[in-house]
Amino acid sequence: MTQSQTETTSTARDEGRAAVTVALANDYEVVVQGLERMLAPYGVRVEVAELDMNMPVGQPVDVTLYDTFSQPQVDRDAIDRILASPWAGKVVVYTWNVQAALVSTALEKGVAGYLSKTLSAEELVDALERVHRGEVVVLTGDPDDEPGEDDDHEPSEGPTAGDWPGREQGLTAREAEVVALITQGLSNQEIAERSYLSINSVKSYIKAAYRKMGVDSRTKAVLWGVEHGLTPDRGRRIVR
Amino acid sequence: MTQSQTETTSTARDEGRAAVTVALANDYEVVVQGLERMLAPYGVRVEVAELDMNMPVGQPVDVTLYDTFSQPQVDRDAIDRILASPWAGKVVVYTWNVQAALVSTALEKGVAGYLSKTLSAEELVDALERVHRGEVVVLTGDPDDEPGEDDDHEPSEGPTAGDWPGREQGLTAREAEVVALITQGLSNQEIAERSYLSINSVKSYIKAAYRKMGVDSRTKAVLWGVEHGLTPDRGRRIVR
DNA sequence: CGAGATCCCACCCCTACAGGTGTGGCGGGG
DNA sequence: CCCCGCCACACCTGTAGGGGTGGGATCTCG
Repeated sequence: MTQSQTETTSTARDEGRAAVTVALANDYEVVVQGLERMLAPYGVRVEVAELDMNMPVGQPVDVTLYDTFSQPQVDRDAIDRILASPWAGKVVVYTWNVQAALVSTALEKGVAGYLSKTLSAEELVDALERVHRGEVVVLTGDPDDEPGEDDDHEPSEGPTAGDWPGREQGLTAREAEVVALITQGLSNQEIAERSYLSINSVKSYIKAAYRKMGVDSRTKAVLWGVEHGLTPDRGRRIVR
Repeated sequence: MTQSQTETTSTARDEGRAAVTVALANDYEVVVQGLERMLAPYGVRVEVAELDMNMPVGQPVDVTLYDTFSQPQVDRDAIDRILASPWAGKVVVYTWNVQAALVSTALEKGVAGYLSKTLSAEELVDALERVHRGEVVVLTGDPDDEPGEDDDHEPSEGPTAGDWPGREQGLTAREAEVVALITQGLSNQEIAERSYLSINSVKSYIKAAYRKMGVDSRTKAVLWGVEHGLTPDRGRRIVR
């Protein structure tokens, strides 16, 4: 009943407006597939056109959603390449790393949206639509975000969790990200820099992850990562 | 001309005697294939029946040749399992590790041949035939081996080198073995114990290998190993 | 023949990096 | 309240790795 009401409401609100076409970008198939599943219930508003793993956008889309799981943050040039693509449309960053410095770097580079992974799926869809309409949207999950704007924060519908490799094996998102970066060959210090964590935090995550993985050395962790999909994928899946 | 003379000689000597059937055992396909190629010119004397990677012998053979590249030595129980197989026939060890302690352990366990990898292909074939005839053969490459026996040490024919993963990339056999053990997740100390080298030798090999591989950390070395076939294989190839 | 290269093997000194043990704070949810 | 996830810290030990050295055996070439 509530479900059908939601559909009706959405349809009424978006009457005569085409769905936003979105490309999903991240190096791990599990991640982009998790995003796809998250957005699926909102198909009339947001249409996933393709999933890009380690590949540039392959067709013109309205928005490219860049998930930063185990990826360079916006202070590195990966985002520049997406921004430079004539097909990527508006570029939106979807991330745990909501530090102000990263936000401002992103905006300076021309990123049109900087969204925290704490958003619900509906909030994410709202934001994508707003970006498509020409707004610059920053939602870091901070209650002070967008002061004086849109206070109807009723409980949102839809899951808040995407997916990530290692999840089935019990790793939290952050643990998995750290393990993925290990599996990419990075040292602890490099991981700290890449993920905007302190070296101590990295070590803590490693410790916790190793316990769950049942390994006691980095070498074994890399092998575990290779076997459990923690190595980056490469490819493109055209949905539309 | 010399070639045809050799053939004629071999045929005359082995008249009326079937070829020795041999299973080749090692965890790396490249290694057992290298052995297969090494023995191929001697097909009328030694017939390779199957290649076993991480698998028990699958059919009755006269001799099983166990190559110790990146494998447990005879002081571990891997050899016990081969010896216990009703199909393995006589078990021969082919190795760089010719320490007296290992030789005596092997013989105590019932190994019928302990052969150094410095032997030529022809010497290897000779040894396999002798084992098949019921002899216990130890050839460590020491000039004092088998005193007073068979002094016609004319230059042997056939290559002395088998094959190993990483060879194409410029790694020596020992370097490759150490890298393979790293890629199996072993620590330096564990590698030293497994390969009967000092910890210092292990480090030296690692240093030299890393230079050739273009890596500077164990993590990257493992990834290199995974990409270049240094992870153990699994399977059986029936030739006969 | 001697020199040089290569491989196997070993060693030393030192620094860098990884990892174990333990601690604590904050926010959210049950 | 407890639990979990995210985040951070301190202290300490263990492991890894860089630079350098040298010996023995074998092979190739001048």
